[in-house]
Amino acid sequence: MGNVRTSLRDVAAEAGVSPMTASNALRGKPGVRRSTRQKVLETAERLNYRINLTASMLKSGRSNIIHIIVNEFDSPFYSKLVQALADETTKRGFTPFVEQTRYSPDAGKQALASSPFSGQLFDGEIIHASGLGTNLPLAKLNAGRPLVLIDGCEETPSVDTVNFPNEEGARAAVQHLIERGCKHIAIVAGGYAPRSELARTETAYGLRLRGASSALIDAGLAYDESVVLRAFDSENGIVCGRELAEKTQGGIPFDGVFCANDYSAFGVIRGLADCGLRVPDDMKVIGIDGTSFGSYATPTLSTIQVDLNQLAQFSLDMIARRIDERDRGTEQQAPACATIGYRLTERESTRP
Amino acid sequence: MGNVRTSLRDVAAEAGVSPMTASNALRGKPGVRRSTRQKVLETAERLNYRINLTASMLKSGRSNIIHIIVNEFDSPFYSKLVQALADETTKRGFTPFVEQTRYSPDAGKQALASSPFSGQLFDGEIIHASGLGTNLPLAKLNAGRPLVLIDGCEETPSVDTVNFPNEEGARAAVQHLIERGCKHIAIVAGGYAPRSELARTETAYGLRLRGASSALIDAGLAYDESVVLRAFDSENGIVCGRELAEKTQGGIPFDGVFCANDYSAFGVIRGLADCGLRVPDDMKVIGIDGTSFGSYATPTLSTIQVDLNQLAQFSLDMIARRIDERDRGTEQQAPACATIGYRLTERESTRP
DNA sequence: TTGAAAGCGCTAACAT
DNA sequence: ATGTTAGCGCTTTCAA
Repeated sequence: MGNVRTSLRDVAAEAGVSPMTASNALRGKPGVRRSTRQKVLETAERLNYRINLTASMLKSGRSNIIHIIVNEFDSPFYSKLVQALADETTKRGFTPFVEQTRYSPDAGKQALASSPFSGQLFDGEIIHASGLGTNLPLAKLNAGRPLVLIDGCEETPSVDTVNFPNEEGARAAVQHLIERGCKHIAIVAGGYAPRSELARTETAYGLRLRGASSALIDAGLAYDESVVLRAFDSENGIVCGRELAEKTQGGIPFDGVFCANDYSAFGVIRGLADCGLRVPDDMKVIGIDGTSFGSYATPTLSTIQVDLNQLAQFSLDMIARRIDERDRGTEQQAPACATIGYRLTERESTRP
Repeated sequence: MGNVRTSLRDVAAEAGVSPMTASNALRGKPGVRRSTRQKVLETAERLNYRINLTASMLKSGRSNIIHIIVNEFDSPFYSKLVQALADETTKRGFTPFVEQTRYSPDAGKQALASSPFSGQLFDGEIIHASGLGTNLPLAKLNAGRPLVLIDGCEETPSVDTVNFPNEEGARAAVQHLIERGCKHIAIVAGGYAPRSELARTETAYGLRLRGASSALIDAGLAYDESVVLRAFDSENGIVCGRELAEKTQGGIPFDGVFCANDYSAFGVIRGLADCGLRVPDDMKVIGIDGTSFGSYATPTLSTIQVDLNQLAQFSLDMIARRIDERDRGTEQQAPACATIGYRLTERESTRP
């Protein structure tokens, strides 16, 4: 029935060595004669041996699994983020374990602190989740285990962090609209906040708003409640698009929109279309993120393409460093902080 | 340093009971006095006890983890599929472990057979992956462990299977185009195959082509090499869109396109736009899948909406049944097979 | 209702 | 270079 799994002992016995030697041989540890290793590997192959990871983990305390926590799978941004992180994790010889919080306010915290897996099953965690306010004692939650926060945006990072180019990216996006001749630009983000408040923001969307508003102000354009709408996803983006169309058709003619993420930008374009406004002819639209969908949508979406591969690399570098520190018992270094690169990708939605 | 995790023994000692009683109390097993259970739970809470899953798994052979294998994260179809499966898995009290194969030809097989996790870490597996030809001895690969194949499309299922309504859905889609007045309909799928060959197909796209072609033939429309193009994703969809536009502008006027998935449909619309053809004005387009993106794209995409929640429910029902069988030592029942429901969702892309 | 003993399969530490 | 011992933390089994 093949129901009885072959264990290391079986392999060792069959190969005529001790379990320990078999273990060392299989894991490529030094101190095993070439011929012995060969023999063990062949035997394992022949017996169709598969290591029992639970036993291995229990004993060694290592799983090689990296926990990746995001808000959801089914959005253009997260699906791409997850893929980039999972690919890089795999490339480094770790196994990615992806979990979604579904935006549950404390699911991120939950995933980190209370999950029976965390800290026992996982060798490291990478988290990008809302509801993880900067006031959360993340470092404490993770009790010194390797943790990378994506886009934590803390002024003084309390844990290893990889940030998006929020402020610079948003500024570049708005500047692009201005260069394309837009004179009356709307911002779709988390709603209006005065500049004074933005001065000390520590959220991704606050920073994006800061960058966007500074670009407007530098160009002598208006930044006030009348130009800022509220949406983070396509559903609300549609509402914003309609609102903008109404304003434009009602005598307040907007000619450009900066959306603080691609996801909402798709909705805005959709909402504008609902009211008969076409992009880019009647209104130019630009987003941030560089989601895959932007390249095959109609119109294709101009965007701030953030380098998610770089993000994944940075994240795993940080994890690897912490694991290394722990392995060699080195002193823990201060939290690292990196910001990933971006480039402006001009497409149809802002064409002249 | 809080580095020493509190173990079950600590809790038991603190509560003044044996580890066994503590274990039973924590797991809600019967045969523990109310007051005892209460005391143990409180102690565990107070000591911030978290069970060590690796130990638990090693001993019990159960993990409560369901392995979900798909081709990739970053496509409109898979991101939605994964979300539906993960949500339902969570809802049932299991933990979803999602893995992507990146379309590697034998990655699916690999994931099932050779991964050190499979069959030891996982209590069940749900797989939707290409490269899993129907000729693979799946049942054998999984050695009697709970496995559900998504859209396996085997005539006689060798393992528990949940199929998409491939043939019926495709037929309904093409019929919809016909009802909307299309007279010259193109099919974007896996390329042309003669009807004789389609009679005994066991692939999802073969079935979709069969459904689509039969709808054409029933309506007295052409089904031959000239109307079938090849694309499964947006990239190739764009190429198809351009090709269709060229043909149409060159004297072979198509007026409708059925795409065998939404993903390629987005590309087709994009490719048509590249050549100045607009949807639905110049050409009507319909897809299959009901991806989220279809509802906020411009134009919104008419599609065959498949019920992914139902798919997830069926899948987990099947897993649960197998786990149950194993637990009670019941005889294994024959492979189950279900087909999920669908409905036609008409949107802009096929509007008159 | 509770507890004692045994061991899941592996690997770190320590012999040889 | 190889082997022996011990034990990771839990749960199954069986005894009290």
